[in-house]
Amino acid sequence: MHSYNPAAIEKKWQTYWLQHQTFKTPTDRSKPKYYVLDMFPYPSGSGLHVGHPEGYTATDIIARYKRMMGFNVLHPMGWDAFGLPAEQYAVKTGTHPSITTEHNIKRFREQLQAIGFSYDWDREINTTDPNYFKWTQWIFLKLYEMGLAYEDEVAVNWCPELGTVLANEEVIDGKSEIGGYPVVRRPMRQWILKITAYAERLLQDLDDLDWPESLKDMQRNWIGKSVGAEIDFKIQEYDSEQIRVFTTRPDTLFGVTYMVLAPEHHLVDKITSEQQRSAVHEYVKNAATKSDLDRQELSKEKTGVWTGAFAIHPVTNKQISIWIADYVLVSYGTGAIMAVPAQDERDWEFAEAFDLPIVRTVQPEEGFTGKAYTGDGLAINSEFLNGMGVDEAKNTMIQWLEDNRVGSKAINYKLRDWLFSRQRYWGEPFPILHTDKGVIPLSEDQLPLELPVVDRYQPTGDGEPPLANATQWVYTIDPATGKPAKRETNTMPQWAGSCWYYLRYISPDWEGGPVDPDYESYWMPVDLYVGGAEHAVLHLLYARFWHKVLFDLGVVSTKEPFQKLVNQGMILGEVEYTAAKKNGEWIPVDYADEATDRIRLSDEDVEKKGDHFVIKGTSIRIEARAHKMSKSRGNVINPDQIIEKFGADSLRLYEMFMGPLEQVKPWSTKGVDGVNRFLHRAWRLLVNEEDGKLKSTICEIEPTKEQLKVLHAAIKKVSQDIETMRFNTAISALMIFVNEANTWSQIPKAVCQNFVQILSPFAPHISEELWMKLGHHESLAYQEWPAFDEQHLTDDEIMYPVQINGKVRAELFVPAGLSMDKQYVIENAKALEKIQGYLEGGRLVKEIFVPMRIVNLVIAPQ
RNA sequence: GGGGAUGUGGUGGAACUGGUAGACACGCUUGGCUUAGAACCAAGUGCCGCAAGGCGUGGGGGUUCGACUCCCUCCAUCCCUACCA
Repeated sequence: MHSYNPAAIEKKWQTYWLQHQTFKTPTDRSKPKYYVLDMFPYPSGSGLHVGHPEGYTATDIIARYKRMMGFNVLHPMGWDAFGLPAEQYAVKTGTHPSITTEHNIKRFREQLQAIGFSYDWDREINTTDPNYFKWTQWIFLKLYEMGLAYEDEVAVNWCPELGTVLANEEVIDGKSEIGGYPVVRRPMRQWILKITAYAERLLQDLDDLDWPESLKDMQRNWIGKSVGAEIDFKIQEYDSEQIRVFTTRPDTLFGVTYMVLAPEHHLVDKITSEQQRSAVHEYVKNAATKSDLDRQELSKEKTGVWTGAFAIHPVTNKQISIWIADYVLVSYGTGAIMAVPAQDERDWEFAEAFDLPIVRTVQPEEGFTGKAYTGDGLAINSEFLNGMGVDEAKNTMIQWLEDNRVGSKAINYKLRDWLFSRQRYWGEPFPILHTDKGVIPLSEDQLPLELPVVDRYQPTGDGEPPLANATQWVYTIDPATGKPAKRETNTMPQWAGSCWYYLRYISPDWEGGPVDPDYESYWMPVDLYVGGAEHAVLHLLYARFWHKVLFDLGVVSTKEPFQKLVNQGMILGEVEYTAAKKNGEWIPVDYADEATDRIRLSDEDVEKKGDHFVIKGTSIRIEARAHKMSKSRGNVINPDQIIEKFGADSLRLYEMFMGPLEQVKPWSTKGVDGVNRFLHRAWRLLVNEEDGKLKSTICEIEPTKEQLKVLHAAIKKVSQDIETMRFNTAISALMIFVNEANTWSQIPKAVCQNFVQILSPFAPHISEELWMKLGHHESLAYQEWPAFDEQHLTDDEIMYPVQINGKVRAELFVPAGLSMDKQYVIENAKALEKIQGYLEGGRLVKEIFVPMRIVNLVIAPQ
């Protein structure tokens, strides 16, 4: 028997591709280029899951299609291999992270190769390879030289369990993103990157990118630009000090009834009165030891303390009490606010809690019953602003502030500078020496600075990073002066390596810089970048930042790295039916609480009733839902098992057939069955299962009109759908072709060849095998993509649905030559027997004719 | 609280710029092949109805000859984010 056997042919072609270097990136530059990039994975110990191949299959289809379209394609893969899991494993077992990492990479590489991705493995990169991180360190040195990297003592998110500092983004609800351990605030010396210096460009340049609008919005939101004014308030009895506030509502200045400083504000100590000192001190101390989680939980109720001091209103010269409260953040704006309770909800709450005055300065719209009014309206109680709308009042007030030198127009960003150091071992060491003369960067020829061998990976007892244990490495001499120096013991965060990896693929062995400028100008920008939405802000923002810095340095020639970006949707586990049982009785799942047992049911025990699923034969509602795959839920699908059972081509096909790439969708192993059957049918269409040779029905004959139509319809649909990344409907077009072709008694060989070509990006192994059976001796990877010819798609006869009042009542067939003739079509439509009946029952008032689409006759009752 | 996305058969999903709703696939039903099963092949399958026919794209309203598609409004689910002055 020679039936379709993926296990045999897939291994064979994977070996063939590797041995023949089929997917080696061309170095000539005579053709148009296409750079298609995947987000490289962290090689975790648990191996690939089915989420990875989703985006990877999509880009692989594009890469294979573009090669056949005559493009030079760069389609690389690598490893984001620094990271916490390998280090935690090292802490537990003493195994060096590089060993774990190497082992995991090997597994990942094998898994990816088993799916038949057309990566150029000669360009594989690894962020932990000294030849790679040499240039990560080099870029850091450039950032340092440009004044974009600085050290500061900052309150950081310290996670005692992990023994490390986390970035704001790695802290979720006051707990660490990894592990869910508590996080507290603690001041520490840290390296910081001045991403805020690029805030405006990062914001502006989003406009020209071919990215999903929702994702651009997320970045805009994250950067969070707001326009307003900075205003200086004098402090009573302290002539030398002023409090500067940032506000987006300078028009409400007359409504200021108090001021608030963040507890960490530098003036707090100075201006606090003797009577208030102990209360203020207590409050500040509390705020400092509170973790973010505590602050959030307690935030439902506004807290604060009066400092005992007063500020002077810059216009009215009235005195205003100065408070401290933790609802004001030291890290945003100036760390101080002017409170306008009448027009700000947070200020209103605070004013209510502490019985502070409230003065409306914007007339709320009629019928307004709320508290703070943040809408538009005319200014009141505001002297020279009275009667103006919000916008006009803002401008007028800013002008007044500038004329009187007490304030000015100002712009603020939510975006903070990027906390760039971690108290970890398994990361890039900073190429930095600390000496008694301060910080000295290493010179380029001293790179890469490699990690020392250590025997323990834990932080030191006093919270110093693990590298502090490597005293021989830490205590060194400054080669320039010969004087003692101390190495930086922090390492870079995982983001560092992924900030520029797309450049290294272009010239992975280039020694003159991060990227060979000659090839950089050819391959950049990345034409298509596909990855998960979870990187929407962090990775993509950081990489854009570094790219812009490299652009300013002249290292790269484009101002943005990723021209087009697509987020694949998450793949959920199989749909689960869950019923609830309380005290041994089934209860509707809506009433379930903690005391309820949740019982998983199989799909045979449930049925749909109205909007809901119920236990079969009852009306007891159950929950029908697909959940995120997770180890703890036990619903993780392993691609290896799918490949073993159905083959890699079926896995690829199913990943794409599930639905639109961007959408969240549940896995269904039954669905894999469906695409697997399709491949079997395709195989049997061409192959005689007795002898494994080409079927005798495949002959060198001229295709019929019908066959050309079916073929070209498929070519057209598949081509267009690949271009627009609608792979699910492309596969359905391939299925339709096979279903049709199965009814033909003879199939022209040329038609078969074209079919195999358009199948090949999706299911490359079976396609190569069929291509060979069709008599070819080389891979079809570079065969020219078939062009479709519109003329084959025309019919002799056109069918018009005929509607009466918008409802289809009959079908009319007209010769193609007369299909655009309105009069002819309408006359014949009216002549249809079924239509006659309707015409007699009413009065024809309107005739709608849409060429090639529809006829609609509008009839009014007699 | 803010931002984003989604809602179509029993299920995943199709439907181009408003023009036959449900392509393709899963599941299911019936029949064939088979000792039997699997696989395969054939036919059927939105709902109600014996039928004629009617009803149908989360609910309600609107625009239009015609609405899954456009507008208003409400509801549900998911994701991101959160005291950002």
